[in-house]
Amino acid sequence: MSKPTESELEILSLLWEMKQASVRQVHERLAETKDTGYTTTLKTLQNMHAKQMVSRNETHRTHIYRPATNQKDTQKSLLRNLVSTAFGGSAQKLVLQALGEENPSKEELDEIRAFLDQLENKK
Amino acid sequence: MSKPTESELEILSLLWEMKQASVRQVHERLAETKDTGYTTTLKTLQNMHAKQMVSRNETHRTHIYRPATNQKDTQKSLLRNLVSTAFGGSAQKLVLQALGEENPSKEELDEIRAFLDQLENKK
DNA sequence: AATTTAATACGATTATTATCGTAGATGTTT
DNA sequence: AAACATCTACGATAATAATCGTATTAAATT
Repeated sequence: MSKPTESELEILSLLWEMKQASVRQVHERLAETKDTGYTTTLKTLQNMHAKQMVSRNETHRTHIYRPATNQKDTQKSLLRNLVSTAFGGSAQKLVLQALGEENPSKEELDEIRAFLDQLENKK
Repeated sequence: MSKPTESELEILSLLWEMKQASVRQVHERLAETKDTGYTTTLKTLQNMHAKQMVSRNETHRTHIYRPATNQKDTQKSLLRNLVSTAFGGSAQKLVLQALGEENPSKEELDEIRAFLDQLENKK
């Protein structure tokens, strides 16, 4: 499972959210935030397909793409990479930094606390 | 402040840790984990200098490099980028995912709890 | 059925990143 | 002082990523 490039990740994220979509649908979402041509989106999806990063249904003329890589696994490997390259290997530092940034609501804080308790009980 | 490339980030991380170092010193550390030539490390540091990502002392023949970008700020922007591209904009999800990965010690858990409390009190 | 619209395929080009070799200068050792 | 080692500078190349134009085919519209 190869690491997605920046552009690929943008598209992959959309697909995770949309579950499945045509090139046109992906492109329309992408174009909301990025100035880019249709064929560029198409080509990127084709590349992703070649890398088996997405699957597609070709029974109709308009191909329908789906993510082939699990979101969690991809997130995990990206996080691992970031931790090792930017946080000196300390996931703890990343967590604290992210929390400091996020300005979480009371509910979110409680959710994290619950998760911490759960982690502790596992031991 | 431009986003460091993968290679640049590896070197930048070393510099954050070493505070300051010659090309040779950086290279030796880098070569522990990566098979790469000396001049490649040199060139990358020169590029980083051109981008003002590092500063250097040129008074002696052997230049001494220092990080010019703050570690926190760089981490912040990398995190922000990862959150938006891979976590659908939810820092909360990133935090939970990172926690799940990390298998933190009791001490680390407590540290996070303390930080959560502190965040809450700020409100 | 002719025209227009909308899709894929695919090559070409450009931009960016990574890697390295070589030249020349400056120290160091013998 | 000659030989050797160790720097930096810098251009060249290779590898990777991003973007787009054009051709062709299929569907929809008139």
